[in-house]
Amino acid sequence: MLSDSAPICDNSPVMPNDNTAQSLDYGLGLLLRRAQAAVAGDFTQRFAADNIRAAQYTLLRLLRDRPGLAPTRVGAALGVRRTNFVPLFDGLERRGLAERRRVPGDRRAMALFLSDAGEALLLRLEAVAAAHEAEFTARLGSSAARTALIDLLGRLERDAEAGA
Amino acid sequence: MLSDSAPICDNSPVMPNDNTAQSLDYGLGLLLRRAQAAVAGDFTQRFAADNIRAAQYTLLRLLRDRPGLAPTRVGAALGVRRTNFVPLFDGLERRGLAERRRVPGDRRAMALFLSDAGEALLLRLEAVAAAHEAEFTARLGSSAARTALIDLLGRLERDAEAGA
DNA sequence: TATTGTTATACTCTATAACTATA
DNA sequence: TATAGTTATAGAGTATAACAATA
Repeated sequence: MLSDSAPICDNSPVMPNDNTAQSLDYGLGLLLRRAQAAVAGDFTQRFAADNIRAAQYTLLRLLRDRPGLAPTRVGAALGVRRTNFVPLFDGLERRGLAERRRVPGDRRAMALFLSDAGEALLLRLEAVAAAHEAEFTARLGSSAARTALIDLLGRLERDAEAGA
Repeated sequence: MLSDSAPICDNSPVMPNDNTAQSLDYGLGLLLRRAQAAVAGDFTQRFAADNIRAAQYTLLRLLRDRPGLAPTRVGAALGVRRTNFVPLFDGLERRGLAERRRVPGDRRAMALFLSDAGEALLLRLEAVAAAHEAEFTARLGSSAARTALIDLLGRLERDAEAGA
């Protein structure tokens, strides 16, 4: 049977903003998910006008900083499998923002590059991204808090693939 | 045209563990996404034997702590829309872990409860969750670091719905 | 008219298997 | 046999629209 001693109906406001799970410590995972959703939502909203997704923006930046990278390697840096990287990059290539080139040494391999149009767009996007980052630095309270958060988040990834 | 001055091919190891984006500061969003993926992956692995997803585990805990809540309210606490909450709860109800009850006052409303089987399962799951949390507390270095992280993550959610 | 729960549906993200052409 | 890139596809997760019953 069920817990008959429990109240039949409890629909009182769970929390000020309904974020019960946060205040009651329902684990790091849920908190991470909610925080990530908040940041990703803001990013998507700001980049909607340019029709650029978060992964594509990071991709553009990576291509400028490290031109000639292989698809598999870029995908790994973005946390995207090489199979899912294809349509992601195709979206940029179709718009003339980036392109694939063949590699002399290995006829299987490809090298990825940013186009001039991609570089121009990236310059504009970085201003939008700066505003996005500033918003969350403000929410955190200080630049030092942001640095601390970044450090802590980096630690969570350690040993991600190592067996217990 | 493209950046012809760039090297034709650069496939040198981007980073020790290919996490280029982390060390080069590609924004809070990517770091959050990667950290969330690491935590969620560990959770999924540990709960695979019991065929329980993260949202369902949180749901079970919420039902025990606040029995009789309305679906819409529970969904909000979990960050799930009421339309997507239905199949999530159905999965638990079909297995006899939770159930819906009608509410006397309002004939539209439903009240959600944990079953005895659900409570028994939850007790076992909490031990698994404790090991999961301990793993990441260890990665963070200390319990204080975990507390600091939780505080910082909570700040990111502030004003999530407020217009700029 | 608004609200609660629900269905149907679509779109994105992610994951697996298998193919090709090279090596 | 192994690797790089790709294709096709299936499964989650998440989104909107609309409906029935009730307020």
